[in-house]
Amino acid sequence: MTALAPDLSAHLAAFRRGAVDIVEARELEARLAKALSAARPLRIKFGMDPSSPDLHLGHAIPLMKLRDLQQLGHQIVLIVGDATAMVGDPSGRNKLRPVLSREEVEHNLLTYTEQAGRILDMQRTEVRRNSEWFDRMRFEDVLRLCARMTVARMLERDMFQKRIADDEPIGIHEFLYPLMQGWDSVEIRSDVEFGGTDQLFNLHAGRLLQEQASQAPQVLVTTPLVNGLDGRKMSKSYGNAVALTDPPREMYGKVMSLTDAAMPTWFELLTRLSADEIAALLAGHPRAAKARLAREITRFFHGEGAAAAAAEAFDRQFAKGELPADIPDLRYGKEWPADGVPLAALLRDLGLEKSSSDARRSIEGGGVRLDGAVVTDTNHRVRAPAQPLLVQIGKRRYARVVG
RNA sequence: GGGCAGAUACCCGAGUGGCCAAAGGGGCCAGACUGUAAAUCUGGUGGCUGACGCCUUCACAGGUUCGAAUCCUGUUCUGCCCA
Repeated sequence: MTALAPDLSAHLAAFRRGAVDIVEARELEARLAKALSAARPLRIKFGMDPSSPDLHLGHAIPLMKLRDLQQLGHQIVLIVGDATAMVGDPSGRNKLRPVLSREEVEHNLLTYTEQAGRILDMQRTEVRRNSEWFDRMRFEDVLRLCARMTVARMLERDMFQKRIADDEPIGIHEFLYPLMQGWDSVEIRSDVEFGGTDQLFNLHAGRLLQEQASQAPQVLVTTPLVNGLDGRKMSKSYGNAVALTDPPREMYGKVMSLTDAAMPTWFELLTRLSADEIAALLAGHPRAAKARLAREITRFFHGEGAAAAAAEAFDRQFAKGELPADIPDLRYGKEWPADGVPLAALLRDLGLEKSSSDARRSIEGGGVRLDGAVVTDTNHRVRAPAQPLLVQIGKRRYARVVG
């Protein structure tokens, strides 16, 4: 166990950076002071939903804060919501999630902890599954838990209000979700819980239940829901997310396509540059600032070498308009007919387009180039190439057909 | 338990017997302009086909009709009201 850093203000700063809200800030200070004098690290809880295996930068925000705190000596407790996931958490507004099997949860748990390990030191992180206690509960215990919350309070939530207004369904089991999350806090005796701003209610449930269990109520720290590349909430299903597992080039490129308005937030939350450095960057040309942002983020996940290479490749391809350095070779899997293959069919068969109709649309839209020349005839016959044939679709898809 | 309303393509949503592969918007793809930014403009957006065209879609299963997303019956799901 690492000793707690002695400087109270360092702890406070780490808690505050990028936090939207701290409930209650005074409680936090008091607890920190106590923790420091007793040399007892705070137990900081963070919940993960094992229903989606891939983490993106939205998840990285709280994880990076947790990392800072971990380095200051605090104990991170990662809660795996396997019990909640087995119930099927429908909090995505109007869609019931498919109920996950044990195997899926186990699998997601592995990928999640692996990916979280790119940010946190998992050796020093306590990972707990909430099935540990929920599987032990009897119906009687569940009822007791339910009795601690009122319907009126539950319905105050914006999300429910909105659903009621929209005549959308609300399942009774959804009322259980915050109670379960809150009970997790009781079980692990958390001092602080982190969550996105959308989690505020669930976080409060922890305070409520802890008080009733005669524990000091946990401090709540909310972090912003970072928007995706297009300004909407970052979500894999919107296709606007930067995954932690994205390779360096892709990660760099995605950040470069970020909307300017999001830069200040991203700098603050996803880099550890100082406020002064950030202000200076933002005062300059937005493109330069964004390049730095992309560089910082890529470096964090992939290291300096990969980040530098990604930046170089990006500039070559997009700033200078040159071809990317490493274009994948593709082989047409079938026998080449003597009179060639229609272009649309070729693109589909190479896996560059998902259907020949799609390919046709790209071609007709003027987005397809062969050896640099735009081809708009969908039936253009491509013969077995003697030299590798350069295929370009749009700005991003490149391939060399080698035979 | 009773009454009423609804289920449309990735999302929202129009369509109430043929002109519907289905308006419009969002998203997405491609093009112009750029800083792979924003804003704007243009085209496209079920599948197959060189093409004429063919095939599959409007919750599910049947039925009426020359013809159904549209009418009828049943089923499932959802909301509202009453009890």
